[in-house]
Amino acid sequence: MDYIDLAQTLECGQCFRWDHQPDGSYTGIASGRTLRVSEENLPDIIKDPFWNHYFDFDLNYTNIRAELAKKDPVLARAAEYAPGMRILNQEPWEALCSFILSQNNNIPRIRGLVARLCGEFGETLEQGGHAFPTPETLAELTEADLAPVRCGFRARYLIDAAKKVASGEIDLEQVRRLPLDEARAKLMTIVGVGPKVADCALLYGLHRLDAFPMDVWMKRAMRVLFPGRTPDFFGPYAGIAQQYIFHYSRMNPQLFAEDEAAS
DNA sequence: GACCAGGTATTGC
DNA sequence: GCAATACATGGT
Repeated sequence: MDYIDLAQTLECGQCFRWDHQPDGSYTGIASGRTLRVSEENLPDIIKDPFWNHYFDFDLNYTNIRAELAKKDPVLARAAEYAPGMRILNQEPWEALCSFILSQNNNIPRIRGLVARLCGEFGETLEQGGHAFPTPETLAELTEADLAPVRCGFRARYLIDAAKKVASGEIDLEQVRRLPLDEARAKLMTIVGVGPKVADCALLYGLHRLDAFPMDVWMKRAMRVLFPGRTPDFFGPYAGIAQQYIFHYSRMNPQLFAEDEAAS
């Protein structure tokens, strides 16, 4: 059976609500469900249809890696660096908000912002912890209400996103089915959502595997590792290729030492 | 204290 | 169009 590596999947920068426990397991919350997952209990976990889908067991990554590997030897190396990485099926609204909060920010702090947002405004769960707050809840808030989250200038972006989603002006499930450029354009009507955040919401929230978020790491990786290439070179699974390349680049910054000096 | 962080909006040419 | 700059906050 096609497998998953939890560390590669949960710590590759696509999600912000999973905590690595001392015993090696991960605890997290998705769609209001809490979970403790480890390599040991994973076979049981994925018998549950919700988690099976969440961890993307509908898709055969072995085949996709093989297809991507044929396109370029460097991509093949990046894919083999994290062969157990998968693109989660996160809640679309949560992914959108998470990546709005990600801008001009670092991953540890993004995790803190998301945790405080949930703690302050998310429904308290019976099993402990908090769900991600709904768009309806956030739409009622002011920037001052969001002060405890300490997300700075991103507060008004979050509120604008909440208003557009809660009102139905943006229907994320409808966006999921649009052609890629139309989907991006729709998301970019939200204040504070540019091309990169839109692509992250599409790839990580709406499971649009053709979306290819271009952050500073990816721009550098494309320049150095794939000169002359554009995202469409990677084909319909460009988003998965992006995630292999992103992770590979972050784990191997020495690849770009010369490029840094040059630029 | 400067500099940076999975960017974006705004401004000026 | 495209380059420069501000933007809140916290860590190094």
